[in-house]
Amino acid sequence: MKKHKDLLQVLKANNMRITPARRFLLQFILDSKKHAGIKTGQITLKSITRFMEKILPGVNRSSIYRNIEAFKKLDIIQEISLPSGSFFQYVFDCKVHHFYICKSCGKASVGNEKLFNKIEAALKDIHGFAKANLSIVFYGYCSKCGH
Amino acid sequence: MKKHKDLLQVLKANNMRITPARRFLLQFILDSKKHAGIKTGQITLKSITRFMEKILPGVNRSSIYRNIEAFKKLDIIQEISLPSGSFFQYVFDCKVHHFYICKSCGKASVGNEKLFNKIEAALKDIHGFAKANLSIVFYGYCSKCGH
DNA sequence: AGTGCTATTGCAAAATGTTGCAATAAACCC
DNA sequence: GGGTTTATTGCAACATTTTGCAATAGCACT
Ligand SMILES: [Mn+2]
Ligand SMILES: [Mn+2]
Ligand SMILES: [Zn+2]
Ligand SMILES: [Zn+2]
Repeated sequence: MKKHKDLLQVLKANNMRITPARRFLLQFILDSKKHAGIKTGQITLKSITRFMEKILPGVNRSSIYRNIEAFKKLDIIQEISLPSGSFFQYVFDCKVHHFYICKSCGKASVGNEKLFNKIEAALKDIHGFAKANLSIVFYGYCSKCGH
Repeated sequence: MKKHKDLLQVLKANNMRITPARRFLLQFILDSKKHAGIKTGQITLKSITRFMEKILPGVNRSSIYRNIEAFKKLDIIQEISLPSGSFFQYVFDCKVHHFYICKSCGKASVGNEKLFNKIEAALKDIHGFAKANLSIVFYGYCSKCGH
């Protein structure tokens, strides 16, 4: 798990300036597990905006959006998109993510870890996909709704 | 592959009225493979809007959005969401979808069918996920960008 | 065909995202 | 600290999406 300082270095290494908005956004991302009301590792745009407007009153919405995009490009966070909306994850968590979304009832559940590891290995073999930070989203029908 | 008539029955069975906007939207979904400029089975919001405004001049945008949502709920179409945007698929196509999204370069590619079938089988065993209309999105690093 | 019920639409306002540009301020050198 | 460079911000205009509500129209029943 990287520290705040390390991430600031990532910015510098990419010719990006360290502004208050970016400091706080990094802090929020790193602390996201501690915040109440946020599912482990899942950062929503709403939660970011709430935090930023509180800690930096008057911050412009476009700056928030642009910094989120910038952090995505730097691979500090990744965006996971689901039909119900999207959220962000801190990439250096190195936590694998593996969702099942039922197309009928919409229920999202976390997958079986053993199966995930198998798929991960097969993916690397066949497609050359690197193992780190792989995320998978399955869309199907759960046993309750299944055809 | 269902026909237009069958889908109208789906609407009726769900206490929904058959309006011109819905007729045409259904038609567009069923015909989407024939339309030029649309990748097989991938219907975008833009393509829907273009079609609807042409065939039903003056149709309100909110009606288009609401009917798309309604058809999703009826499971006539499904929305596939990627960080770069989302698109819709006609569910009764029963075509499986299987994407690789590189988190670094953003490239999306279609997966190996054999591997997909294996995963599909395993998913059914372990999670009770039904085989029909399964879609998978993998987020990782391609061999070019991989760590 | 006419009537009643209510799902659907259009409309207007609000909310949410995006973009070009000029003012600002972070970073670096002296 | 003062001066220079230019990445970043705020702002305003625009585009897209969502929402409440009143008018409309699909449909069932006579
Ligand atoms: Mn949506
Ligand atoms: Mn976006
Ligand atoms: Zn379900
Ligand atoms: Zn790549």
